[in-house]
Amino acid sequence: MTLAVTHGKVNFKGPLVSRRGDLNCILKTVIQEDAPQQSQASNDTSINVVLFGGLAKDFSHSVNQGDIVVLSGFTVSPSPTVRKDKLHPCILHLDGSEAHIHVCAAPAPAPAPAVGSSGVSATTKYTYVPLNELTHGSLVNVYAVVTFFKLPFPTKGTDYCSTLKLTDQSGAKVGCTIFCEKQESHPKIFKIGDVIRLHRVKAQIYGGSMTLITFWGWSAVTFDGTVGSPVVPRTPTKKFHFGEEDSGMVMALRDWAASDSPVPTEPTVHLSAVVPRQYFNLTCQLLAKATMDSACTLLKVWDGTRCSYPLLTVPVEPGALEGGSPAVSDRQGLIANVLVYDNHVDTAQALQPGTFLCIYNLHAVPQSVPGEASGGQEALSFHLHGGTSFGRGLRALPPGGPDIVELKRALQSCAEQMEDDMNSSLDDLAWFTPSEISMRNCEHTLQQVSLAEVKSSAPPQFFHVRAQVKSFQPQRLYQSLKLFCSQCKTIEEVPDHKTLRTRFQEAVMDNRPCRPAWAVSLIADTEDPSRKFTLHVSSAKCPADRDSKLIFVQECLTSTACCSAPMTTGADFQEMCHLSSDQEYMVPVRSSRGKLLLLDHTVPFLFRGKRQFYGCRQCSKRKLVKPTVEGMEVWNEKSVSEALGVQLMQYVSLMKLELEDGSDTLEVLLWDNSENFFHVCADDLAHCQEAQDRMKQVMDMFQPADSSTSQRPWLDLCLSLYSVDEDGQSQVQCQIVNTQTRDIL
DNA sequence: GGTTAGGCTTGG
Repeated sequence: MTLAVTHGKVNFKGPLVSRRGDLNCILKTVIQEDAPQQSQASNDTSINVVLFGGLAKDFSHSVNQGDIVVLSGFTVSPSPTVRKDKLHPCILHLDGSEAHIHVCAAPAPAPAPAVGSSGVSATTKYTYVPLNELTHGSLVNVYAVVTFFKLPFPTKGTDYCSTLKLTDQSGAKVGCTIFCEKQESHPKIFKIGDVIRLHRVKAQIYGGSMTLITFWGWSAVTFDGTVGSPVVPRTPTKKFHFGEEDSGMVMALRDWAASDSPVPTEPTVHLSAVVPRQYFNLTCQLLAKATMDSACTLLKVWDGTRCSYPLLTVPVEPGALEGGSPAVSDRQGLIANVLVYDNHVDTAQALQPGTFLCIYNLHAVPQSVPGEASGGQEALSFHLHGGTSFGRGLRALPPGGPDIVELKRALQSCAEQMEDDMNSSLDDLAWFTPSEISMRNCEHTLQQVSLAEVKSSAPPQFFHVRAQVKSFQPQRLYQSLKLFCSQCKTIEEVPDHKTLRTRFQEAVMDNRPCRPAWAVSLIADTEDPSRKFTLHVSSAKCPADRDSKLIFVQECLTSTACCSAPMTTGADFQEMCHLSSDQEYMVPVRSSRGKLLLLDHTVPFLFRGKRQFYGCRQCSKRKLVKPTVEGMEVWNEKSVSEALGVQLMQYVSLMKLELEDGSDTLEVLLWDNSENFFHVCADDLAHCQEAQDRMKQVMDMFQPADSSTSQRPWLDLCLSLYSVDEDGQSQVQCQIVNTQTRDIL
């Protein structure tokens, strides 16, 4: 565990123990929580701290008992001496480039010294030893290129072990053994040529050759070895120091490895280039998996290229396949059946369809096709044999790496090609690219986490997850459409047509003819001879858009009708829809005491063609004023509403999705990011069938009819966890952000 | 205050 920072008073300062040079220094100290208000100092407030290397030396020279120190970048582990010294049950280790100690002078009653002026800052400086200068028994820091690696495998002891072979500009080659209890804390090496930085590892001779082995307090960071790719440290710790000198080291090693080094270059072997009996590494996407027996799991994978040899078909029990039914595509040489054996089965089982992965030391095995005469054509099957020799194994690759970017491109163009070739339906494509259905478009370089991790995290934070849609609300998608006032943040339902008809009738009661001075008023006939409209055409014209008119529509009954029915009505909702065209903006109005009024804001205040616009009840002016067009560039719903003193409400789409990923379920909103996500303008959703259809198609894709969980596609999502105040209470909410569905519809 | 492993294939 890494904590950010703590501070305390130095209670005890042990001697500097030095064996061979600075890197071997150790110093033990005890610090006590610096809390004067605490009357009874309990033993829990004192903690053992062990410093290593240059930091121990600096501490020894510049710190005295009683000093206040601020510690950061330390690791915490159980204290082995807790029974003996009855101090805090944990011990802090300060080692590595992220470890810092800021030393203040002993607390003085006088004004506190300004931080930085009287404070002594002690920071570790790392020196890196070339691999040809290692001496037996020394503790060293090294930078090197990986020329061989085995993924972490369990030992007979307590740890996982990974075995590496390293080299650097000195030309020396040294083996390296990493022991670490947690698999995920091992250095993240994805391919030969990756660069590794190791701190505090021990050099020792074994079998006549120099080797490196992890030592207490060791740490490792790795980098992609591709020349020119961004220098991004891969580390299990979130908080991490990384300076310019590190970039320099990485780039120098990359350049050297790319030019005149003995580092074997292993270009990615695509399925199309595989030959029988070859061992190779395959970077691919998992499409489906099936358990064959307790020692064998079948993985169906593809890398977007077509194998030039016939591929062996592996029969699978019906229902045993998780992740889709790729029967058609098997015949096209696109999908490799990989049989994963023994110690690799657990890893394979844990992979989700859609995952990008690398299979190391995969064996292309030619087999005669059952049922065909001997001498007949052979077909290739792929075996990941048991054991770890030659680095055999498989691992999921994080999204965003250069290899994955290339792979995704290949998969996409392959899917497009297939669409052309076979006229395949959307269903086929949706199946082929299960994780390509959504794409993040954020700049974050976050590691993917599980939903359980998101759920247990504190806002505000962003996360990247892979998840399936378990359920969503509302089921009737048009109900997701809402009206939103950006000023007062009110959200309202969009009324249906029946409600609107009633509201129109109610809103225009007690309507009297009137002729405002700022408009030209005309009487227009309707199909019903007893009904006429008064159209008040505003003389105000938009200077830049002279053809568009703003028309106020007021319905009046004819004089005959007036006699029999003294009450008149305003514009009817259906007639408004009928009257409005794409050219004019129409505003339904009524009059009272000789003045024109807008209807109340429970109905649209503005019509244009099929589009209707609402005003916010709270934020709009109640009186209809003479429209002002000063400074107006163009008539649109925004400028018209401004001219009328109406606060325009936006159409927005609000959905609630329940996500699942095997670790947990999580309810998320699709709201701010909705238009980006569906590639649909919320405004269009209100009146355009095409837009509604598109949204439905996307949701159907997430949850195909009668689909089981395993058939649903996986989505790459960027989530924002944040808190909102509701009724004075803080609530945590989660939204899908920066994510769009691929345009495959 | 340090066991484990210490690359080196092949079957199913």
